[in-house]
Amino acid sequence: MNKKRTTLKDIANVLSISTAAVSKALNDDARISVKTKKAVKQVAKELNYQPNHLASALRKGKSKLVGLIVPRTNSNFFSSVVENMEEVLDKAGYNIIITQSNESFEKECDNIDTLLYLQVDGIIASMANETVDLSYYEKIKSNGIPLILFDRGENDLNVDYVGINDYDSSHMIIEHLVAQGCKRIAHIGGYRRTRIFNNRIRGYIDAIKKHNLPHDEELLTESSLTLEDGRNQIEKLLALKNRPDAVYVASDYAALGALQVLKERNIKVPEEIKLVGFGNEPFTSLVTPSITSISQHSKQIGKLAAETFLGYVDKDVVRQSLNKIILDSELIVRDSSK
Amino acid sequence: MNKKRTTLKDIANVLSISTAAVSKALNDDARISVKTKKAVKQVAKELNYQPNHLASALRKGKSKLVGLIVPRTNSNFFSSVVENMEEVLDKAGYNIIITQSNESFEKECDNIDTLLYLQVDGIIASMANETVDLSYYEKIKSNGIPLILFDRGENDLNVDYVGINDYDSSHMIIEHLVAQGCKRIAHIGGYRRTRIFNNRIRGYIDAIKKHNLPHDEELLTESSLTLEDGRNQIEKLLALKNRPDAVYVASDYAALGALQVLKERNIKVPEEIKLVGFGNEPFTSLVTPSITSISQHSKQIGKLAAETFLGYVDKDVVRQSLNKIILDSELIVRDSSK
DNA sequence: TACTTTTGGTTAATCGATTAAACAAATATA
DNA sequence: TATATTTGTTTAATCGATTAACCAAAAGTA
Repeated sequence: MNKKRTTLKDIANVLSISTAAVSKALNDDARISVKTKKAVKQVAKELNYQPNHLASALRKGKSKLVGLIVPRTNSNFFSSVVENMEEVLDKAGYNIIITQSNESFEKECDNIDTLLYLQVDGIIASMANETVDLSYYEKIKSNGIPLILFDRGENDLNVDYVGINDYDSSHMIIEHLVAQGCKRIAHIGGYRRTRIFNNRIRGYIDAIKKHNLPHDEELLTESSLTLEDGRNQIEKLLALKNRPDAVYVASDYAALGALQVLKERNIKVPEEIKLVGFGNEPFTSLVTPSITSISQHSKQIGKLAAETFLGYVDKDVVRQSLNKIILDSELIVRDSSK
Repeated sequence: MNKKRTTLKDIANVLSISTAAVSKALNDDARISVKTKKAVKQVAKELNYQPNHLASALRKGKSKLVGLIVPRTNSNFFSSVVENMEEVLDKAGYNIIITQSNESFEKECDNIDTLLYLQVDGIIASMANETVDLSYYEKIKSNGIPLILFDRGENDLNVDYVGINDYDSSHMIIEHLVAQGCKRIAHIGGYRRTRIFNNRIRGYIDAIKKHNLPHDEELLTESSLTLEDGRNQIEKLLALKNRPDAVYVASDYAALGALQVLKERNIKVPEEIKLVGFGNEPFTSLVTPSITSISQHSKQIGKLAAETFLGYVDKDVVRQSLNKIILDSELIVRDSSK
């Protein structure tokens, strides 16, 4: 077993030239003759040469790595974001290091430290539910490393962001429900401290008011939006004297939990209560009844976040000012609301 | 904005000592006085020193990175595997680079190249469905880098492996279905070229024979086991003159597809046909009826794969011979089969 | 006192690739 | 012919941390 990797030196020795010449030949430097280039590439192939990334990264001061922080990889949204991000970054010669925060603030800080330690050239992140203190993110910026947030971002932090228009999404949902004849619409929302959930709540309230529908405090709840939260919150709504005739849930998982309870209680969806989720997770189309939801354009988000990053490091691209990209979302109407 | 990172030299300058002393102090070398260590650590903190990982990795010949290749991150199985792998590797000072093959052989090869290029200290992989040619994996071994396969592994490759006992899992499923009174059990399987699917098929056939049940060729099908495949294969089975009274599907996604068709056709599950999946994806408990499935002990698998890797690099651990770890699986009985 | 050992460092080489600067040879220009 | 320019390559420094080898001063020992 040949444990030692071939280096520039090995190639140089074979051809009796300097390592500098070899390096330049492999990088197609104009000052190296065609003949030498050919010979070098030939030998490189024969010896199965693989450049040592650590060495070149150290020398060039660029690791060609991009760090990614997501709450969890196991949602379709994030895995799709990653896939499309990869596609863009691959072409530019970057590799992605994926880390999961598991919705934990502490883990997120660890991840940031790890990524900085690995000398990544940039960080793209979607914040954990728990995250409120942003000083750790400041650390990234003070290191002079580009930071791009997506989906779960914080606008107050003076940083680039890619996401959908949550406020408008709420409006679309309410419009749709009103069109279906709903008069009393509840909202199972996330915590307001997270910007996207706050926007969804604001959108909900404004749209409700616009249509002169009742905006009772009891119709609006906040939680972490897990499946279990969905179950608990719908129970509360069902316990009301005056039940809602539609529920807009700010996450598909919580919407699923709500649906389970409704089915267990033999409350007909959509006949008695209409239900709308958020995120367009694959299972929304798989359960019975299928759940109406909002598509977040994960592909676009991944692509745009990656391109925004490249805007910082690509010399061909003129550095733009701060980027806040807000995409329009799309309402996917399914059985649960018609 | 202070773009330059603090280096050992900066600390050394402040204290008027050599960089070597600083390095040793930070690494708690015995030859450095307590006083100096304290001073160094103090200054390091003040200057917000972050070691340059590239430099130390280059020098030490170890990147402290472990490469991971999975078909896709968006299944609960894989994200859980990753989470537990991380936990073990974190403690040993390793970081994980996650790559997705998207079930493509070509992408998988790219991923291997990328990881080798990044000088990872080891690779842990679950192979893509497509992968048949294993020469690329040989490349890893010829580079002297530890390779550990999990779940989708190939036993012929002389390499460590962590997975569940697929053969026995099939037996458990058939035992269960027989106990429920099934007489004619079909199997929607994966392609035999993939070892785990071959084992599931073998287990199915042997268990069927053991119970003297009919083993018709028409009751056994092979496919990629996507949701769509599940739909197609169940259609075939329903078209038979002599329909099965139970179907064992080798993947939860395909099982879900089968369930959809059965519901569309108003065939009652489990009354008319009992259904069993494989993998225990979260949605199996969410759909109606909930789907009986096999739990693959993702936590254990992640943990053991990581530990197997550490067995190669950890000097404290005596290097074991080739490791093939086969875990027992667990049958989770739900509504679809009782 | 004279020699040995220990303590607490320093010096300099090294990991492998890149690159600014230098340089010899070939070619072009006046 | 003498000088300038171009071509193709070499030399040597560099990125930042680590470490083998060395060394001076302090402490211990006979």
